[in-house]
Amino acid sequence: MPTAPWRRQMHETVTMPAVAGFRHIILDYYRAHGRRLPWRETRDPYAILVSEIMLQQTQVERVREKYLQFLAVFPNWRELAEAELSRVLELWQGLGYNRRAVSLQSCARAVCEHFAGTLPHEVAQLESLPGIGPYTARAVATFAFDTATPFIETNIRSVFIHHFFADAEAVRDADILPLVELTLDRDNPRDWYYALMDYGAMLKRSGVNPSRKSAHHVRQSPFRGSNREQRSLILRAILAEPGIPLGRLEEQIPLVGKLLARNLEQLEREGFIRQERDRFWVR
DNA sequence: TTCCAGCGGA
DNA sequence: TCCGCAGGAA
Repeated sequence: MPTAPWRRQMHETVTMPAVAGFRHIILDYYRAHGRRLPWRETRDPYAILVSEIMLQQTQVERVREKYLQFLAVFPNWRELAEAELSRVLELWQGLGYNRRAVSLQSCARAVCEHFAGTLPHEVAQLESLPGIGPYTARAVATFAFDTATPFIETNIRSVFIHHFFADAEAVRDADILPLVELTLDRDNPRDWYYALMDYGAMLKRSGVNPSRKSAHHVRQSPFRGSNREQRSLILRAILAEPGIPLGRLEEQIPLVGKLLARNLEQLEREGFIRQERDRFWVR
């Protein structure tokens, strides 16, 4: 088989020996330092999806414990689908991005109602479910169903930028994806992706985050004093006192009244809460 | 300060 | 393509 050159940038190529060398580096590291994580010990699509939703923009170490607690309370699609949202959100407190909890429950309901309690294997069908986007659909297809399909998340992005785009800047995912596809282990995609992610996590710990050279990299605005912080306070106040009247929210939430009203409307539209007269409940 | 196994709406 | 979304740890 000839060493087919792959276009990387206008003038650069990646040869098959280079692919083999890259794989060795990643797998050697994985054999020596691969992480043992609870969601890697299961093939249950439900448990794997729960982990992937929790891991969206949330560090592994913070998910570990929450993942086990969540599965202990909601062990399967049905239990989650039939739960009170307030119970789900209470368990979610501390993970952040509460919308993920709402959409995870919507997803469980959709799986029960439209897929007879079985998570579909097809990426396109997975992506049609609430809270499942391009990354999560392919990650679940890989980790639950052994599908070999290229995808990128922040650790993987770091690995490919570090290894193949050392001298580049503003690297686009569209330029990385062909390399992910080229180097993909089609016989064992699950372990290959675990290895990539562990290597990427190591790179971030050991130096400057290679993903800063991504064209898509954006710095986050501060949390303190943000609308996100205020939303979290509103939600926590309603969880603590179901049926809380507007007046008490106005006392508790350090917000200009108009912002409070806007956030309450928004939270209702997003399916977090409901209003009756001037009182508020989690939906 | 930085950013985390991203998603959804505009 | 851009922006908002939680909260915590280093």
